Amino acid sequence: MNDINARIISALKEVLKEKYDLDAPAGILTVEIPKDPKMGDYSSTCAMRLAKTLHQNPKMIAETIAEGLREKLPDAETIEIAGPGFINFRMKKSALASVINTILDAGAKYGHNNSGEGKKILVEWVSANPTGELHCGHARNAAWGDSICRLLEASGWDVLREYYVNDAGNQIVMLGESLIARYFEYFGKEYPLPPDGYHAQDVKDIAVSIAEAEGDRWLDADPKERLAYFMAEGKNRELKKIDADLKLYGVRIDSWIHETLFYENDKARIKAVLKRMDDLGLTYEKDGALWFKSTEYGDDKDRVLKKSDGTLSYMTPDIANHVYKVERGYPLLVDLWGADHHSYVIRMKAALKALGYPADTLQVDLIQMVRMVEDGVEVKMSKRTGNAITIRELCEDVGVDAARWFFVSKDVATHMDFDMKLARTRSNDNPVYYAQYAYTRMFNILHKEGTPEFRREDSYDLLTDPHETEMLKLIAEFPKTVAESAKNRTPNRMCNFCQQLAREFHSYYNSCRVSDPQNPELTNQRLGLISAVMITMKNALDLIGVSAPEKM
RNA sequence: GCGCCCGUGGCGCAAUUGGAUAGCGCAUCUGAUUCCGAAUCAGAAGGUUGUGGGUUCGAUUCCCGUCGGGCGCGCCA
Repeated sequence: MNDINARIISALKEVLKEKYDLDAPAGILTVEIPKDPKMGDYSSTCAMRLAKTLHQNPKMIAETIAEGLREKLPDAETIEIAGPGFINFRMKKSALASVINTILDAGAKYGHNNSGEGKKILVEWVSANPTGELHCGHARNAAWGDSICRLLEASGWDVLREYYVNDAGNQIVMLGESLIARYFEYFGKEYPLPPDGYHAQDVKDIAVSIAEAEGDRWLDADPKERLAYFMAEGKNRELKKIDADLKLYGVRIDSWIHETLFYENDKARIKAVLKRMDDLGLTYEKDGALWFKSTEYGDDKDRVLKKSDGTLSYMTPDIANHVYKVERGYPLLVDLWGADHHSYVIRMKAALKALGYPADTLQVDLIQMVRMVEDGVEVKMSKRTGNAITIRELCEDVGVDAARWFFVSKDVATHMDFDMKLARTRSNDNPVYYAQYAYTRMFNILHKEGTPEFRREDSYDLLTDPHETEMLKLIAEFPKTVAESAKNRTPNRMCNFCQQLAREFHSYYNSCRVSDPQNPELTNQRLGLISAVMITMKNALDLIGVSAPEKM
């Protein structure tokens, strides 16, 4: 065990057992870095938290604990009581610096932790309809979800990254019809383009590409066959583009689940779910439609499962979709939806609850709207195409790193203005480059001509500068920060971490010289520190899909 | 009308999930490069956390009311 946090906590545990014969429940024994370094390197609030359980003054508890700790924690230089019952620790410098070798050993895996304990979790996000290109509204969802997956994976969860393809509804028929119209147009023939069809350029492009590949053989084909062909071909080509754009954006999807899957074999999966609901007495018929008694599970009105015309409402195959996730062995489900779907959350949770799944099986994070802004005014359309700005255009314009950083750095629960101009600027106005520049600077130090090769040491006892202490504490916190960001699904905390680490480093850089020929021992230890900070920074940036450049 | 989300210096965001004197960036002002890249740093100024109550050792965080902004209230998807 080489983690200071863990060592303090296990010492606290021992002392509580010894002095109070108490097995402290989880969540009570926590160690934090106080805001003000004057208070100490680390701090625990456990005495105050235990005051009620032990029926004692928190200050007295703190005294008793501190007394016991002085023998059990040789890494601590001083242990003091402050305020209403804080226990403050100042650690020996060599103890703080021991994290350097931990990081050098872990390398790209530093920060990884097992807080997820191998549990299975299925994250469904993006899930845009395959009827057009991904636009910047999807970009916030895509970046956030991908970062959540990265955090969960780094925290020992068994994650399945899934995209639900809505390919069974009327919109795919419209896509097919729109493509046929453009296909006819290509050959100079007439075919009505439906008013609520898809008029965007990319639909035209697909039609032209089909025409070039297939020739005019579909002009006189059987209309039913033709529509089926154009629907399938259109969907596949749109999905290929979506996949390519997501890859460009650094987003990986492992599993594409098509809505039509649930219609296969005469709707076998949907019928099974409807039967289950019927058997549980959750449905009734009214006005020729089949209803789900969702009000009994917290909804404000009952919902239609099967419309009076015999077709299914959107929700019905989606219930089958969620059931299928659990059936594949994923007891925990996360969905990322646009905030305009918030009423749908209650509905889907009600359905799963009614089917007998635990209440917290499904967790939905709602993503608030994004407005693209330039010079203070909203930009609705791309200047180039006249359509909504696509994710691809965004990547080409501001860059993947800036786009992802901007979307991930802000909590999705709040409305966001994406400042195109700011994201584009390569200057100190732009927070992405602040963190990346710190990495580049560190790389330069290590690879500068004349910098000696770093030799690993057993102890780094010369790193006593306050800046060095702060950086050591910060990088030692990294695995804990990753675990908490994963648990709470708050990748924006990774941005804060990067920024904080960059700030500490830049400050250090300006006040201490790393490479000093007059002092080879100190130089070597500082090179060790820089190597460790670099690894941490790179790993942190990677968790939000931002690159760590060696040159800028 | 009902429901959900948000409200933190001029602007954009944090706050270790209920902890100590509420932090950071931009903008403003004053300084720092013969020295590892100035896409940098040091310092100053800027706050009754929308507002009124409540819960307790302690509230930006939890509860109730209220004001302001956004979204949603289909046999659409």
